Amino acid sequence: MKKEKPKYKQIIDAAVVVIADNGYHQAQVSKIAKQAGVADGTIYLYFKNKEDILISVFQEKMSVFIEGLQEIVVKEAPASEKLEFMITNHFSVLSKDKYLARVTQLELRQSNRDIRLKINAVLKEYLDQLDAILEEGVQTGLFAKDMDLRLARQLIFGTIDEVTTSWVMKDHKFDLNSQSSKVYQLLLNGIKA
Amino acid sequence: MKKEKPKYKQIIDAAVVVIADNGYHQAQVSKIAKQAGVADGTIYLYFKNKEDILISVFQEKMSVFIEGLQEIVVKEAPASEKLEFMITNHFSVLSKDKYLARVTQLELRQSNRDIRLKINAVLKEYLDQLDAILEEGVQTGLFAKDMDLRLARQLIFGTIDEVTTSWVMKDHKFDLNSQSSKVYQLLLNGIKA
Amino acid sequence: MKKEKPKYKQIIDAAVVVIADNGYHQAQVSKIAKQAGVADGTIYLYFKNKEDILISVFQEKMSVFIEGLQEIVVKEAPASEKLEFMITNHFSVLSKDKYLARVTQLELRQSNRDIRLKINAVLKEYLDQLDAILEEGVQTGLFAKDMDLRLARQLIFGTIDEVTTSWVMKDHKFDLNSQSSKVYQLLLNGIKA
Amino acid sequence: MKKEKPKYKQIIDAAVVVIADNGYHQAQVSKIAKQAGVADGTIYLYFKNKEDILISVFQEKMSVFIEGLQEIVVKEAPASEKLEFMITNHFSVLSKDKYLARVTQLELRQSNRDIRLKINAVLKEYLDQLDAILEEGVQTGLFAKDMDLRLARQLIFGTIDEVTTSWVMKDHKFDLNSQSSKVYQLLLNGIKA
DNA sequence: GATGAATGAGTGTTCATTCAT
DNA sequence: GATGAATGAACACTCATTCAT
Repeated sequence: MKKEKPKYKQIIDAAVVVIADNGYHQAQVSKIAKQAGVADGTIYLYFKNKEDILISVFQEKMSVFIEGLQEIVVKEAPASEKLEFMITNHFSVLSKDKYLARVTQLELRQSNRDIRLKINAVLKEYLDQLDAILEEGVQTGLFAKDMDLRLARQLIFGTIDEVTTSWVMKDHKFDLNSQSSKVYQLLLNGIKA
Repeated sequence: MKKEKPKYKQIIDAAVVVIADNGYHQAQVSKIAKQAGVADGTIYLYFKNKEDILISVFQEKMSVFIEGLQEIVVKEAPASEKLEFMITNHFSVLSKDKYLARVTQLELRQSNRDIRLKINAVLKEYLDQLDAILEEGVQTGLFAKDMDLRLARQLIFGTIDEVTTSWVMKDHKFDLNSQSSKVYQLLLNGIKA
Repeated sequence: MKKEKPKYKQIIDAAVVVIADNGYHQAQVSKIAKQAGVADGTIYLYFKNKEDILISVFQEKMSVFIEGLQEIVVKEAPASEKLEFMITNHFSVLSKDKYLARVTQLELRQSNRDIRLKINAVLKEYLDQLDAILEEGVQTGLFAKDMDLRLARQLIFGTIDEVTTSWVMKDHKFDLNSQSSKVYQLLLNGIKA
Repeated sequence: MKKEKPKYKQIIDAAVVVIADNGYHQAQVSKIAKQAGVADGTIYLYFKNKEDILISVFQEKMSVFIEGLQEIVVKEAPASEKLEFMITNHFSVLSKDKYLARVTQLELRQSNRDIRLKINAVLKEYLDQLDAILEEGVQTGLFAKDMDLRLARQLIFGTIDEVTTSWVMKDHKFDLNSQSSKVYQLLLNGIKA
């Protein structure tokens, strides 16, 4: 399996650094190869093309969120608490890796339609977990039972995303972690029973 | 004044169509010129360079939102109602011009840092109006007085943006206008006193 | 006759200024028109094309040299003295008009082969006068009778041209007029009987 | 070292041919690549940009002159003889490579200011060698001791350049090599003690 | 005669990808 | 597996010239 070979991860990590440092449009394959300490051609032994690198970066890095969220979902806890954990987890992961935050919030969004569609497919896994929490909350009577699930999802994800993007664009001028309880309150108000 | 000449608007409109149809990265100046029915060189009588076209597209089109919002802000009405009007207005404008919706929600976000910074400057005007509504709501006791203004703004804009983007990405499979009252309720719940 | 109309000279003079200030490759027709205070299209009522402007500039301005030299040639004076006058005249004319000097010594030489061929045709008139002096000098026994006429011409013109070009390239750091007697001595030594 | 790779020289030589055949302004990078038998992009593995090609052409080709002259300067011989060798060498090199002659005497002079400044820097090396000969001649009493060094240099270089340029412009209608002794005599007369 | 808006051909350079070694 | 030299398609922008007014 290619994904377990050391050079695979080496190239993924190099891509994150190069994109964060140079921006999406200045992240040439040759720069990534150099950063990874391999030859340009070697990249193509591990990835089909440049698009494949970018999508893989997203997949690999998103898995941290998704796994974090999965742990939360299976916990024994009220849905509202799971929602709070989710927000805290999201902000916490991005706070710790500012390179990653820049790459996912700003740079990868400059990619073309094809890549974005594939990125969205990855995101869907994350959103599905969120849906699970919301459904549970409705069933346990914690969240409004006439709540529009899709809209609630968009409320929560849109807000989290906007807060994070603002934080990145303003060069981390405020502390992201300290926002989570306030964000949770706002969102919970919106959807609670 | 160049902006009042017919060819200026002709080119702006052509750019929207070309970007919507081909995507940001495939919107060559020559395609825009052809769509506008002018020679390539004519573009440069009205715009400094390609970047200038893209920023102008955003400015010209955003002005519809901003003016619509401005009218709402100065109205004699409770802040909560203004908020509702704002959401309705936002969804209504984009519903009517699906080309524009695609361009602002998806394509222009692929632009490089410089262009995005200028686009953000235009967006700021919009967000400032939103802030005015929120401040008014806090003062009149309609919105929670301990509300974090920035967070409330991110809640509202993030949600609206996410709903709209989803609508565009899902090829307008749901009716955007019919979402506004539900979105309003969710958001109001979040911030009301 | 077009050449006597005021706008003709106006455009020629504008061209000299624009070329001297901006360099040959930055001397666009529109700049010349602006400097001349006429519309772009007006240029084409007086000149066939851009090439025609440049050649006309050279012709008009060279005529000062050629007329000055003609006066010298028909004088009653020994050929050696005529040679001295010629050098003095050449340096004096260019010293007085540094714009012209830059244009003829540096800028017009960047033109393409076609233009340069036509410029050379104008130069030929000048060189023919020089030949007349040289022939006279040989016949009157002042210059070596076995002198190669073409070579002598190249010696004299090449030296004058090199001195002038150096003077322009070094931003007139030395006084050109004060060189003439020394240059005359060097050249006379080369060709005298 | 890039300069020693075969493609480097291949491209330089191709540039000389293309410029000689098509003229400076019609020497596109793609033509040079085609003539060199490489892809357009390959040019940029060996040269920073087009300007770099042109300057390198001049540098590489001038080095033949400069090395030839250097050998002459260090010889055990009277300064007057060195001067003669220099002229003979100059004419001989250009006689042998008529492409090169056209390129250095006519085409490269059409380049813009930046390129010409860099070309002049290369020429300076050549003129410095000439100065060395002249100084030696003055010290050994062969050349006039009150001679103006700069003027003497301009006399010699201006004459050689004019003779060569005429020869190129007249399509090599006379034999350049056979001019050298006559040119030497004329110049020596000018500066001898 | 005079205008100036409109035209559109032409080109240096980048960079993802390949493939012989 | 690993390399990196070579490839070549693609595109924004300029500016001499025209021509309807």
